[in-house]
Amino acid sequence: MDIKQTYSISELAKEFDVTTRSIRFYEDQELLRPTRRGQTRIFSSKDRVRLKLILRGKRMGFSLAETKELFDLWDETLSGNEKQLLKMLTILENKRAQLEQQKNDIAQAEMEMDTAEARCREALAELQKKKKQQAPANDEARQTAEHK
Amino acid sequence: MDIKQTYSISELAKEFDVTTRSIRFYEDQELLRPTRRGQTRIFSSKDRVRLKLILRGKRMGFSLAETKELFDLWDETLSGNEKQLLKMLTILENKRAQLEQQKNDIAQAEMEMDTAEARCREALAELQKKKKQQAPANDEARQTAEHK
DNA sequence: AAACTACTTTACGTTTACGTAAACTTTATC
DNA sequence: GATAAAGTTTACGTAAACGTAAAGTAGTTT
Repeated sequence: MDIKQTYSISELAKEFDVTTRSIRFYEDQELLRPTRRGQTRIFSSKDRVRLKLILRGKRMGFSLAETKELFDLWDETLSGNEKQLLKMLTILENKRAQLEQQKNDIAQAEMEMDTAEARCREALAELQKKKKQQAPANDEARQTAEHK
Repeated sequence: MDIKQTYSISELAKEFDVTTRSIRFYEDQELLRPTRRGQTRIFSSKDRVRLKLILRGKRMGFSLAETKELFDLWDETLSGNEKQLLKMLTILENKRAQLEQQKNDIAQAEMEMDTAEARCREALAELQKKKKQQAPANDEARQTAEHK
């Protein structure tokens, strides 16, 4: 077997760089459902996947409530009737639209960063030019000073 | 002139589908800097651009504080010395890395949605098959009913 | 002039996503 | 068997991003 079957709370915390507090909070909000040995939580690899999804959701701007909704819906869907399945399909459509929006946003942001960077470099070039005019003999000294 | 030079708070609120409360809050947090005629706020087209950026930032999971930081930094940069310019360049690098991460996240999400959708469709096909076995003569009626 | 509409400030309330502290139990280690 | 290390519950605190109510002003329509 390549992957472990169970995980402790601190293992997961370390792997995904979150606090144990966060993980317990996610359980409290019913996004994770670890079993117990005594009091101690035992996380399955399914929980591990879910944690990964939670964090990705966060990076994509999803709230925990939204993520939970998706989890619940998917659970229902698996054991689901036709209505559930169709509902899931329309929800998937909506999410796809959201992703498209995000891709557009990112593309826009990238373009603006391109022009921002260009302006920065122009301004830097301007400064360099002025410096050279002021002290044209001091070229080497300046360049090494910049690299410290 | 194609674009208006100034905007009222409700104009912007309507255009971008946010509440006036939000806009005032953004001003309070110093992300927008409308001028005044008496008490009434007058927003410039620069403010309008900023509002657009704020909202895009939100969709991309940025906090208002992060966005404000970028605004401030950019303002400093424009009138900036060399140090500011270099700082901005490294920050741009970081943001690019963030965007890469987001693109990866989106690509992953899209793949998972593909498999999720496929499973849904399989499950649906299964259900259809069972239905046919139960009532094989009722085919036409079912298909039209589905399209309502 | 009265009423309506859009705008304003002040200020308290709410939700989300945890942080942090306190006090306790269980498990591993020397 | 003491002690540290990791885990637990309970509970109060907090920052962010507004919502919402109250009460007032400024212009404009009837």
